[in-house]
This record gives sequence, structure tokens and C-alpha cells, in this order.
Amino acid sequence: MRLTTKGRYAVTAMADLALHYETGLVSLAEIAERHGISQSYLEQLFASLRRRGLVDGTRGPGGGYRLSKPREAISVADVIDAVDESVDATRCRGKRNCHDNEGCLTHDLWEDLSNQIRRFLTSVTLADVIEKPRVDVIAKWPERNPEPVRREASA
Amino acid sequence: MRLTTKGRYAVTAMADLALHYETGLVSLAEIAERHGISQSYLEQLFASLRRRGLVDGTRGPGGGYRLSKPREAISVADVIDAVDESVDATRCRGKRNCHDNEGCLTHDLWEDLSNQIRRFLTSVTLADVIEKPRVDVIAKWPERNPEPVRREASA
DNA sequence: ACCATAACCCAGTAAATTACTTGGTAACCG
DNA sequence: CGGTTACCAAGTAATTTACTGGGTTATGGT
Repeated sequence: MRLTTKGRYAVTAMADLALHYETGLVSLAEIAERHGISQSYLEQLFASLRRRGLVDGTRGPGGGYRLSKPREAISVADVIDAVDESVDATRCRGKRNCHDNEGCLTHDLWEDLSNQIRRFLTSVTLADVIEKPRVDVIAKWPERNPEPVRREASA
Repeated sequence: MRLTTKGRYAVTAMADLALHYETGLVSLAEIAERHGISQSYLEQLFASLRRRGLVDGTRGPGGGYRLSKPREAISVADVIDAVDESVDATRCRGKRNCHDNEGCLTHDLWEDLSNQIRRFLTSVTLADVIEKPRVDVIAKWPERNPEPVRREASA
């Protein structure tokens, strides 16, 4: 399972682009400055984002980056996938060969967890990120067993 | 966000204990053998699990470990917490000082993600893990925006 | 009493990954 | 034509993970 500073930086930078969508192009120098991220590191991340078609770059003075799609059309999952490779929680990367060429005892668990995470990150767009009403409210799901330990399953 | 082999090993080992709950004590040698995990590494993990009161150990010949509570009373989150420290996805570990001593642009997002993950892992017990009907079914939530990018919200 | 077995404990290390640096080239604008 | 910015490739420092080694302590069997 991969979810590190790299992915966080990428989402932060993309959120920045989303915020300044009308302003026009945003340079990496600005983003680096605003969020305290190494500019060269950002360049690497944007190389990936560009390859995935999430941003367009323009060179020369006054150049910079902009989102290649509307803010509502880019999910956080898209961004993380681009730089982080995957949010897969299984060891076998989906193939069911974790132990002795068959699924390990916990394979299904990690697969399910991966699906949950993916479902959540896919449901949140850059537009959601930059408008402040907590996305937790947006993505609210019924809580079934918030405290499974201390009580009988009454439902 | 931390969710690595360490946590997976721990959950696998605990699931093994859950499976052999009636049999009595299970030695680390058995677990190591069955799942291809280094025994010394397991010892470290079980030190943490013991400190958290999730398992009881018995020394001497015929000794080993057993769950200190019923299988239904131990969640996957308990296990991962014990060895992995946290499944917190934020950089600031919950404190809102990610950038310039205030919450960064994406703080809420990671906090919400952490809550989602926690909610899921808390809802799955060791009993769920070892009985095969996919826990995905158990923890099934209504899908709101499975593919937000490519279609209108028709629901 | 003794020995084998297992938990228990501490500290070190190899491998992998992440985060970042350095040093360039290519397009664009005035 | 010179400065600015994206774009590209490779190397390195720091951190973390996964694992090893060398012990001590409790217990059960003979």
C-alpha cells in the first residue's frame, strides 16, 4: 500500500492548480514557494501527471501548468495513481499468488480494503478538495459497526 | 499512511491464531513455517501484540500464543495499530499544522481518508477474516459515485 | 536435577524506498 | 538573442522496512 508524501505533494499541487484555474498558468516555482515543496521534486511529479494527461505545460516566460480537464473531472485517485503507481494494499498486486501460488489467508481482506480506499479516492474530485465543506460529509456512509469490540451485534 | 508487510504479517499471524483457537497454543515456529515469515521478525511483532493485550504467551515446551479475547472482539485495526503505530494518512498526524502552522490545502482530505480506512478496518474482526464470505459483502456500503469522471450522476 | 523447548528481549544491519539534488536540453517571449 | 520556464536523466542522502544474531527466562518432560 502506497500513500506517501509524493502522493500528498501531487494532490496539493493539483489542488493549487484547481484553485488558480481562472488565473491562467501556474509555474512550478509558485507552487514550490506556496507549499514549501522542492521545485525539482515537483518537476518529477509533473512529468508523471503530464504523461497521464492530467495537466498541460507551456514553456517560456509566463509559462507554467494548468489542468487539462475541469476540476470536477479529475479525482484524487487519478492524481495518486499517476505518481504513486497504485493504492493496492495486497502484496501480490491483485494476483492471487501471495502464498504457495494461492491466495493467502488475508488476501481478500486487503483486496476489499483496496477497493474501499479506491472507492473513496475516486469519489473525491479536485473541485471537492478546494471547496471547504468537509468531503467526509459528501462521502458519508452509514456506520454499521463503529465499535465492534465492546458490544453484541444487535443488528 | 502506514500499511506495510509488517501489518500484513501481523494480521496473517493473528488470523492463524484465530483459526487454531480451539486447538490451544500455537508456536511462532508453526506460524513462521505455515506462512513463510521469519520467526525472529514474528517475535518482534508479537512483542507489540502482547503489549497491547491482544495475545497471551506461554513459555516452555508445548508453549505458544493464543488470542487473549474472542475472535469477534479483535478488529483488524487493533492489530495494525499494535504493530504499525497508525493508519493516519495526514502528514501532521492529526494536528493541523501541516503548513505554516495551519492546516494545509489537503489536510481535510487525508483526515477523511484516514477515517474511512479506520472505519473499515475497525468493522472487520478476526472472525470475519477467517470465515470466507467476502468481508466486502459484510461491509458493503452504497456506492455513490463509483465513476465520477465519465458520467452524469444519475442517482 | 537437567535438558530441550519455547517465549522474551535488545541491538545491529541489509535492502529497499523515498525525497531530493545536480546538471543538463528544448521551447517560447520580449 | 537572452532570460525564463518546462522538460529530462541520473545520481545521492535520508529514512524506513525487513530481517538477523546473540542473548536470557520460564516451563515441562525424563
